[in-house]
Amino acid sequence: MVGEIERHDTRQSLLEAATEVFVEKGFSGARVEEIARRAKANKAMIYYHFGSKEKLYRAVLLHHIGGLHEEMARVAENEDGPVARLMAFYAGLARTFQGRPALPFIMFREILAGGVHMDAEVARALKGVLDFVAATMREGIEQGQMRPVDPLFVHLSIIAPMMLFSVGRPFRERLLPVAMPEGSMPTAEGLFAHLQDVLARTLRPESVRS
Amino acid sequence: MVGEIERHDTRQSLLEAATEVFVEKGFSGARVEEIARRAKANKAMIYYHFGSKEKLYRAVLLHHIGGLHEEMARVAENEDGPVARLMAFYAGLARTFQGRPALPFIMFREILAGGVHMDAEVARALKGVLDFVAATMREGIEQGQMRPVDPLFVHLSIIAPMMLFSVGRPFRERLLPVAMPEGSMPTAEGLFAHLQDVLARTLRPESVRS
Amino acid sequence: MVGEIERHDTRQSLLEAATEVFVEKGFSGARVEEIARRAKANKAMIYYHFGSKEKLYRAVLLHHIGGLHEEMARVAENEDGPVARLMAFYAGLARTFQGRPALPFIMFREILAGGVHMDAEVARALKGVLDFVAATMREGIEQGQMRPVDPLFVHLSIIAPMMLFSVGRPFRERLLPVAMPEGSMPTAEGLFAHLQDVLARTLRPESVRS
Amino acid sequence: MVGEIERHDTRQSLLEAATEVFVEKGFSGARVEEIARRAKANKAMIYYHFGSKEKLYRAVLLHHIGGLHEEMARVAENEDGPVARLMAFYAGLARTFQGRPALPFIMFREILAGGVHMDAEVARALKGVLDFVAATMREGIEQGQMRPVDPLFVHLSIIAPMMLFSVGRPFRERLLPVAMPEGSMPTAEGLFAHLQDVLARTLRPESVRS
DNA sequence: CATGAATGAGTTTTCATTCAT
DNA sequence: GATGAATGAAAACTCATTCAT
Repeated sequence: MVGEIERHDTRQSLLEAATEVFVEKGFSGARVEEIARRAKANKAMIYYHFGSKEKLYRAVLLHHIGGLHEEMARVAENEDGPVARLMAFYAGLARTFQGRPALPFIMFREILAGGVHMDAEVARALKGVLDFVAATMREGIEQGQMRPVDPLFVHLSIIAPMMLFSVGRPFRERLLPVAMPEGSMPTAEGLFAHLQDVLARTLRPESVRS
Repeated sequence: MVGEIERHDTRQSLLEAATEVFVEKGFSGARVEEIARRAKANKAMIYYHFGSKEKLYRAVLLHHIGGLHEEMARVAENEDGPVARLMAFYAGLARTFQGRPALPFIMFREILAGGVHMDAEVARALKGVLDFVAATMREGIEQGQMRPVDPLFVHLSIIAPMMLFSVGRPFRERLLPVAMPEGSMPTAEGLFAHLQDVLARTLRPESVRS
Repeated sequence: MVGEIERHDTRQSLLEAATEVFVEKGFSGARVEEIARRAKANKAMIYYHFGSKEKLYRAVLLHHIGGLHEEMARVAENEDGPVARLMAFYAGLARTFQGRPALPFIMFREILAGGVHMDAEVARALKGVLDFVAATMREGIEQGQMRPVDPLFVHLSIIAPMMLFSVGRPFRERLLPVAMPEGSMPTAEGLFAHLQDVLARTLRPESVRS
Repeated sequence: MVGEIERHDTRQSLLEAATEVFVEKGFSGARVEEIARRAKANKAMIYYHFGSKEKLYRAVLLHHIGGLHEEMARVAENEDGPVARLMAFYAGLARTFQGRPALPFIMFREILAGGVHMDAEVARALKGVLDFVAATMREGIEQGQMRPVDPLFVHLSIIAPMMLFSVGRPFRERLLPVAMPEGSMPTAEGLFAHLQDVLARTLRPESVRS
């Protein structure tokens, strides 16, 4: 999805600029003219290459969410056992968020908009993520390696903090400078370690203790 | 903050209509004309009472976030011990999110926008929330009733899933009908119970086990 | 016209504030709301007392231009001879401009607008001024004390510089500080002395020399 | 400044239409929509080419006042002696006012507004005019060909009547038809001849008489 | 493919005026 | 008389989209 051989052509620049602007301003806040300007392209090129502002937005969506779950599942597939697989899956997701910071913004904005811009392909990709978690947990629970907890809740417990942390950087930098002056700025890695710990504690079967 | 004796009818209706529309469409997606229509008021009244679309938005922000942490802290204050106090605090927050579903939308939108619309007053209210958590945890840790974990991470682990769940309803309803047709639609209460459990496991001092 | 016993009532304050604002901004640039604010009165009072923005403007016009030429003519009437009478007339005008700086602004604005706001009464007042000059000059010419020159031109030669100088103060103060830093800021008195001199030279019959 | 080879049709038409409308109605009385209509252009073109109503107004100012004093000075430069040069200068100005009747309107309006719309460039152009007069008079006085009088006063004595006469046409036509029915409608040429005479009398050194 | 200009339907904002009390 | 709120029509300005070259 991202790793294509990027000839730095107009279409590509537009996609990148559009990602930036949509991330910063959202769909209705974004201005076609600004996207063109940032891409150093002519406004009309957007219509030539994508047809409309909306289609450009969908292209950005697809570009970022498109192959997501295949990528994640591939990362996890050769781990041993459901617990390790789940951990690896989320580790992959964490890495993806690090490497592509636009992703959580785009997903949040889409969620807030109620998913109105998502076409079948993107929806399928997202559902794939949840399905993977659900399937892996079913397996883990059956094998007695996980407590039976709702996979959606588990997923939310991991993914929501990660995304919010990632997306909240500008917000924190603007509003918390006074809040935490001792310097120990929290990091995404720190958060993920914490979440891994929480996940382990959440899934650990009680029986183990007795 | 919300429940005041409402006498200024128009102003109040505008604030309510604005909340609705900003929640549904975001700042730039919202139409001043629609807000007026829903409030059954004249468009110009928005300018008479608030000055501009932007100032109206800020008024909405203040209206919803303004007294938030005092409200929460009050709820928690007569609980016994830091752990119970923290639980009560988040329970209060959960209840607030239930009773005022606009709140998480508004907060998310603001976070995504990098907090550009927040004035000092609103920022202070938000910081108050974090400060309460940090102070309570410091106490709990000192008294040996909590493991030493980063309060921001703890806070994120609770609040992010709650908010995302709440905000994600339209999204889920649009995209997951196929995903979970077996009926067991997850509820906010279910999620909060799960998070409480997770929080307990997260904070429980290790020493207990030995 | 101005010298009524001024009970500082609302109507009066409105008239004064209106004069100020119309002078500064012109008719269409003036805001009813600003006039009310400066008069420390309620906007609706303008409609109660004057009926409309336009009628308020006309009231201002009448208030300032209304009795003008009677005032001037009275000043001049007991001078001896047409030349002295003309001089006295313009001296009176100069004094009026000094004492009521709004007047030249209002007249200029009205001239620029083509006189669209002038009703019969105001028009008559203005015509009275010209008539006085013409009559006086006719007399002076007949008596051989003045050269035969067009009274409109004479009038323009005196009144235009005076008015422009008066009206131009804000303009000069904004744009000429660099132009004349040597301090010798020109004064209205200086200008009038100059114009008197010019007028004398203009009217002086040639025959005198031979 | 005006006579360039006009290729940018729309921009140019807008400038011309704007001149007309601003002259007739003033800045706040002018309607963007009317300007567009007269220019047979789309309203949005004003914003495309100029950015705002105010910037359009400034463009009009610059367009008309911009190169003014260079133009005048050029006209005067090959006259012989300061007196002739000054006369030629004002004759040029008189011709300019005839040929571009919008100019005195625009200048008056700007003066009344206190010069708030003038940017450095336009201000410099205006100052250039005064500087030329002052320099020429300094020379004339030194050479004993002129009486020592304040150049600002001299300038006002010429320019104010000319401008007021020019600007006052609609006013006169509306209000003086009763005043001077004998037909001898005064002309700009007549006025200028009168002013030239006045100027000569004003500047003529006294010594000549003895 | 690329560009600068153009378009039309909005969208926000303003403002004189009126109303209820 | 006086006030704060309300109104409707218009004004300035915006923006996605299209066009001619």
